[in-house]
Amino acid sequence: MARLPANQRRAQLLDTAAEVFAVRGYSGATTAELAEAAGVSEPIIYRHFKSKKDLFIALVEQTGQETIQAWQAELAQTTDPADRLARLIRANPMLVDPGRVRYRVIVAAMTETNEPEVRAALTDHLGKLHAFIAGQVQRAQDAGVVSKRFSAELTGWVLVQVAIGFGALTALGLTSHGHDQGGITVDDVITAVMLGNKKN
Amino acid sequence: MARLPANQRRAQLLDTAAEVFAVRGYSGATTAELAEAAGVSEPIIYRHFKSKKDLFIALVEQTGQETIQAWQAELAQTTDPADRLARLIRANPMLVDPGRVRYRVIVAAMTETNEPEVRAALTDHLGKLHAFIAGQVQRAQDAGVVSKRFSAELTGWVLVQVAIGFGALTALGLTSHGHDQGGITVDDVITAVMLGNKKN
DNA sequence: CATCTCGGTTGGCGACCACTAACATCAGGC
DNA sequence: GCCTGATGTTAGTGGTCGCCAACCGAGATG
Repeated sequence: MARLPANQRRAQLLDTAAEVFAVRGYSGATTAELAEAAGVSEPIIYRHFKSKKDLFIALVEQTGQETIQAWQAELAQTTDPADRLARLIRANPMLVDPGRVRYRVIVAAMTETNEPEVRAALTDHLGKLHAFIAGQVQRAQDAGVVSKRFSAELTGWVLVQVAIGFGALTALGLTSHGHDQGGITVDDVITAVMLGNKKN
Repeated sequence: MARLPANQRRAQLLDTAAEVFAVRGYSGATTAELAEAAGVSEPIIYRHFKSKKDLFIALVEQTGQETIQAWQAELAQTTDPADRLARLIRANPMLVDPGRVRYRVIVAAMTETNEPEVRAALTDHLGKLHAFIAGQVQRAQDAGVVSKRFSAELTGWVLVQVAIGFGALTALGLTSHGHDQGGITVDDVITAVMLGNKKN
């Protein structure tokens, strides 16, 4: 309705599309819904993105960049490898806004679509995420605060797997899977297993 | 094409539908594809299931029963709690046929659909899976082979999360996330963390 | 004021979706 | 050998999908 310069409209479309994709999935979301969520008519979408798929891929790429940036900002606050790893786990983008909504989108798309371009965007994104995490694990291992029993590479993948699984269960609407009756969280478990010490 | 008694046709439909749903997702799969995969025409589906959703829910429920049965058969081979837990982890239905295909279906549906009946079926399924796993963890804790530091409940959820995350990454087509260059697998990591001892 | 650019809308396209009415055909009991 | 019921097919239905051609109007520029 209201007029917006192209770059702002594009950003807004990505923002509102994230909410819609998170709730309805990639193929479940219709272009009519995407337009309505942004408060514009359908052809506006096609002025900024050449297709629904194109919009989705742009969303995945933006999410990837924002996630890495958020992590880097969090880790910039300390140089202690153990603290950095603990912060990495606690700044899980599955848990903390604004990644939470975005990652439901990514988790949905991972399993749902077999369009080659979408898969390529997701594979690329997860590869970068893993590389970042594995790098921090390696650093913590070199500093001697994490056991070298398993490679940083494999440990990184397990951490990614837990995060994706957590996101998928949350997307389903399960509420009991992130903590137990004593208020201990999954993050506590992971941190303790990795660093071998108690928090709280 | 060839005539089949109703119960066999129904079983075959569930079987072939699993493959289609695994590749295309729930809303991505069309009834035409489901029919073609079974080698029959579309109306046959509606003779055995009242809707596509109904067929899908039946598939989820059957998968749940088969998974629990497969685990029980595996665990029946030993009474040692540590060995039982190790077997549970290694008989991960994400890894072992025939669960592998089925679980790609379930992982996809978890994030994709917001149809209440489908979500209810999935929530129920995952609840049963978790209860089974948490029960084995509890048993291992009582026997003293697993630390009591974290509740069996929470530990069970983390195991479910790893399994779901593993399934999602596998569904994406990633091949490098299950093991490192030394041939150590995610299962090895989980088993070692839980039981604290080395295998192989 | 005339013009032109840019961000918006209406209306509708061809394709495909889940689902169905009506009809065909085979197997077995009599 | 005919009837009957279960298993199959053909040929659609109305509805919805992603996408687009054509047009509209505000406001900056001269």
